[in-house]
Amino acid sequence: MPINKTTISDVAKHARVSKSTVSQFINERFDYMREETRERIEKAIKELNYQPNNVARSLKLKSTATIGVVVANILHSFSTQVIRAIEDKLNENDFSTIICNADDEPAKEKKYIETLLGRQVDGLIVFPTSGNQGLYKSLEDSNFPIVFVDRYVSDLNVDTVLLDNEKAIHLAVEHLLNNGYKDIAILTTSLENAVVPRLERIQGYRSAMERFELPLREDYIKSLDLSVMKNGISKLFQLEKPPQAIVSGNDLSLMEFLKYVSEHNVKIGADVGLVTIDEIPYAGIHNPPLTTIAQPAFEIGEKAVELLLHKFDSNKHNQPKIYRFDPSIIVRKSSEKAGAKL
Amino acid sequence: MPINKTTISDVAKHARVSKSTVSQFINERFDYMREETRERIEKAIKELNYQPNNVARSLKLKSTATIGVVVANILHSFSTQVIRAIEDKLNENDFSTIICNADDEPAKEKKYIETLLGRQVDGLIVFPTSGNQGLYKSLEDSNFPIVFVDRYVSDLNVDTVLLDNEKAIHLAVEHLLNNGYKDIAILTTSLENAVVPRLERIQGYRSAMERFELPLREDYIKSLDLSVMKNGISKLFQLEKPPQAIVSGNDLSLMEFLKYVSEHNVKIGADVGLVTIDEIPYAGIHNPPLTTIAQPAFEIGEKAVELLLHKFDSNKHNQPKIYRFDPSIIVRKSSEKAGAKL
DNA sequence: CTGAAAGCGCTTACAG
DNA sequence: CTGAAAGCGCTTACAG
Repeated sequence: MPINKTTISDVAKHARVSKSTVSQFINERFDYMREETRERIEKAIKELNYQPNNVARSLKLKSTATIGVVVANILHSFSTQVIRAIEDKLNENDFSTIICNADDEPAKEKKYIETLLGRQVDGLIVFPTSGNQGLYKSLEDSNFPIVFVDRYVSDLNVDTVLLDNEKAIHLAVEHLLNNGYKDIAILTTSLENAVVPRLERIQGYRSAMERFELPLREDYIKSLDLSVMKNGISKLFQLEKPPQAIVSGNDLSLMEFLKYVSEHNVKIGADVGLVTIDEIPYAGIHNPPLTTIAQPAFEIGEKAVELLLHKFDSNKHNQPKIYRFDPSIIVRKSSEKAGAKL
Repeated sequence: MPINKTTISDVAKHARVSKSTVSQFINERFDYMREETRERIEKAIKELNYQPNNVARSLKLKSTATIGVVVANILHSFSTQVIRAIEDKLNENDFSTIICNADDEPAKEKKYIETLLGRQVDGLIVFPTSGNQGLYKSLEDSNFPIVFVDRYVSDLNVDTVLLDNEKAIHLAVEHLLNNGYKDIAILTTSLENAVVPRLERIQGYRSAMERFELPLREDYIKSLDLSVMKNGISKLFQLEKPPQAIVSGNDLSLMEFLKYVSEHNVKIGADVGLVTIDEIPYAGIHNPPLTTIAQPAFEIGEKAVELLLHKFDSNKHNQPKIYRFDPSIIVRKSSEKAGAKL
């Protein structure tokens, strides 16, 4: 029982013109339409409360004006922010968006991508899990419009938009050093699935140690599954020489760290400096406020849409590239030894 | 350039059967199909990497297996949680979801609903703004499947799922009283658009004052636009008799309150007790941890989907109702005078 | 300036 | 057990 079963034929009859002419009207091709005809059609549409059926239109035009977005894990606040930007930008361009959350499971991701293709989306923006090389490859081969976000997939030639992760870690380490913290550890979620940002952030940590001429201690690199992370943090602080500061690789590792700190009465800032990647919503109101390395989520989302829409534009087919965006640091109290006064 | 331009005709030719038979296969109607035919079709589908075009299917079947969700304001964490539940539940039932955010603007809401109808969604779940009575009414009249969430619309006969807001405030007030706070104020976002939960929460505050035999002070009721809220909070604390505790009506008012508190060095718990409606993600890691009144977001979303899907089921057309869900309190340190020790 | 006709890719009653 | 045909609601080249 749809709200409106009026079709273009009804309107045509009511206005005493042909379907073709009504279609011209709907698509605003008034070039050759008599004023009087136009008015009649307008009136008929109003009277019948007609609304065109977009499914029929899509079938004929072979375009749904819909983009599928498949996000590896929507729990990261960064993902949410990028998605908002993507939606806004797509909306501006009269595209609808269908969001799917793969929950970090390649099988789910695959199912979603196939469903979206079945629904004839015009393009895909994917935060890829790392488990569907074959599918990505076939999308690339068939020249289907696709853009990756947050993670690239090696051996693939697809437009990708992501953070300069190495720079992000260097920013964090440099800032902590400048604030008097020397022994710096990194904490991030599991590397099991070879997720690009995590890998690059660990790599960035290593190169930062070298660049700033600090000893590289493997026991300062904690890349753990969420379920065992608190335990790992515990071990970190039981080391003979516990770290003076922590770089948290993302919001999930941050959450675990904050829980640990709260339970063990550790004072962030005074006892241990903290910088975390990603500007989370509560960074400013946390006590003490958290120094973050912000990703330009809005720009990243916008760029992804831009790259995708570009593919629909005629023949200008650029060579796919990886686009790196610069992080920025938002300095608050958590990285200040005298900061946590509250 | 879709990934796969193979159609049912191609498969039919390849398998040397008719389109009808392929269609039977796709829809798993094997009743009268010879084993051998089935195998031939299966093979053809694999070889051609055929994927059915759902747009064509939808046109024929007059059903898109898609539900539109229009949320008044996605910035409320409660909305996000409910939406996740809705998506999960719909997914289980093989429906896709299209989410739209009305940004509290009735005009946007209207545009989205119309777009969704044009895209032939099978039903709508709406967190209604309060500005489209006419549209809601016409949806109701045309018997289009729709469920409201979080807010009801008066004079309308539509299934609605929402919190027992009065109970929520009573829980908060009672808890604060039990913990020794006497003068309790309520802080919430603007009532300008007559948004149901806010109205009911203010109303709940009034009835709580009566129930617990407390004097009702109008200057303890702060219902303000976000842009002037901090100022309003300031005024609250400059009163001759400032409140000892605050009930925050939602996560946005909470944010403003926490900012104020942080800037003015007020100690939550010791100086002013706090209970906030909605279980926000950082409640547990805030310093001090925040006592919240949780909405059963998951159940609310699930119920909304259930009610909607029920409408597709044959003839069992129940009379539309309002379903109220019970809040629960999650006690943490922000409502404890001796709590904020950290 | 407007209409008749074909076709987008499916599904489904019906005939055989 | 399988196929031919009609039709879902649009759009568009083409004819007039």
